Amino acid sequence: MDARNWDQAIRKLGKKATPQRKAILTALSQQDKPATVDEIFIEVREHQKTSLSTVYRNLELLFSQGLINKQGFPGEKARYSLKRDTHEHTLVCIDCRKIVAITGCPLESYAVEIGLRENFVVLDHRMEMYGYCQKCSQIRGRVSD
Amino acid sequence: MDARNWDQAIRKLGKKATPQRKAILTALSQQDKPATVDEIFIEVREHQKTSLSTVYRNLELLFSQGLINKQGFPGEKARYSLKRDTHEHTLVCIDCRKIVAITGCPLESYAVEIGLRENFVVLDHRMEMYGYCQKCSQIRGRVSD
DNA sequence: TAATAAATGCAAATCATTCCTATTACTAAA
DNA sequence: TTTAGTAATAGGAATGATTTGCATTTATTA
Ligand SMILES: [Mn+2]
Ligand SMILES: [Mn+2]
Ligand SMILES: [Zn+2]
Ligand SMILES: [Zn+2]
Repeated sequence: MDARNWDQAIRKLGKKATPQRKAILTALSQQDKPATVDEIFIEVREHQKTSLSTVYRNLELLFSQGLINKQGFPGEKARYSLKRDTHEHTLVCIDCRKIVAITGCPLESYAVEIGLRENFVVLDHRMEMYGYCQKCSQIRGRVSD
Repeated sequence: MDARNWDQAIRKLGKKATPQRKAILTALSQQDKPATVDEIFIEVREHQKTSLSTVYRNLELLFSQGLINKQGFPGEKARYSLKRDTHEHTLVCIDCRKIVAITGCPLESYAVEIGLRENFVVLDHRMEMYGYCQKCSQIRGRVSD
């Protein structure tokens, strides 16, 4: 999705293409990793007058419309990122919170299969894996316990 | 882990085996799916005087000590479950919210594979599929575009 | 340009979770 | 068994992210 097309993308949802919305999408497109609401707010505010609640409202809107991802651990701030062409799964380090995107979906054929078996029209799915990144697993070593 | 052994399990952590802690583990062992803190609180309170903060503190303790799982997407309440050998995936109807448990995990070998490929120690994962249950897909028919 | 519904900004409200502190009760030692 | 010492609890207040209500502004469409 190209920056010049945010206007169109928003209208396609049947929503108004406000400068705030376009700025939010632009800010997201500049992030190289999922960002918190206040990080996004700070970036947007540099280019466009806005309020924190507007950022919250629109991130939630864009998420519910499927344009962006929302992820994070319970009790932690949510993180948002632009949805790239393919849907994305992640590996998350439970120590340092590093996130690694998994390329390729291991569930495509399974989604069809389980849909047939359980009489469900499966439209989407969500999957994340948790563990330790290389660095954190080295730091911990076999120390703990 | 057997219910009668909670006492020992807690002591093994170097912690005091209080009735509250034992009751929390018992409550978790009775849940068939990950439960929120207040669900656990309500159950525990039926058998043992306790406070919400005690439940919070101990769930966090048990989680950090590796006896239980903690999961949940941001914005949702955290959910805790006893660590068991198997875990569970679900199909969720986005219309009526019906939930169907999927038996069997389609990601077991993939978890190992991706861990090796990405240098991650993969410990756990979460996966849910979304769509329409049979009833709701019939009601909607092919209406939605 | 005018009509109108949608969106914004700001403040106040919510809600899960954490923190504080006086009191209680496990535990290990005597 | 009693006791001292310390960890844990109860309950209430505090916190911090997210949400909501409402008056005002703005994008859209004709
Ligand atoms: Mn910038
Ligand atoms: Mn019960
Ligand atoms: Zn890490
Ligand atoms: Zn349904």
